[in-house]
Amino acid sequence: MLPSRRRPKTAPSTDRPFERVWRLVRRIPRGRVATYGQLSDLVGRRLTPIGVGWAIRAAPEDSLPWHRVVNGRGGISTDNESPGLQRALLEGEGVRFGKDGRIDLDRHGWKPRQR
DNA sequence: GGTCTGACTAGGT
DNA sequence: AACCTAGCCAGAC
Repeated sequence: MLPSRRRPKTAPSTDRPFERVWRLVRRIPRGRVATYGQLSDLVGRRLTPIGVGWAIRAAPEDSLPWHRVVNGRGGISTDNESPGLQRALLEGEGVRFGKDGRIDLDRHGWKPRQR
């Protein structure tokens, strides 16, 4: 790590936390889901889980499979924005929801192979 | 530059 | 199981 005094003020865009989150989200395969906390860990906690949500919302529309990101209990956190949409998109990929409206993360959770 | 804001989470009651 | 709370931190203004 460079001493902070010598680090460029603006990191290259590929290293910015938002970009890192976006790249990760694009790696989530169809029919699998990741959680905000998991993505936060994967970016080295440079964003908190709530920051991850913000990063995803800030992405250009239709640039990410944003619907594959759910909260840590397998629940949908976007129903204030677009009620029912995320669940419908996931069901369209074969993701099953329990009676409680939650996804079984053991069954559908994304387990990145590397990085 | 300080302040505010979340598509969250873990831990407590 | 259903609340409550503090903590988290990059970006917007």
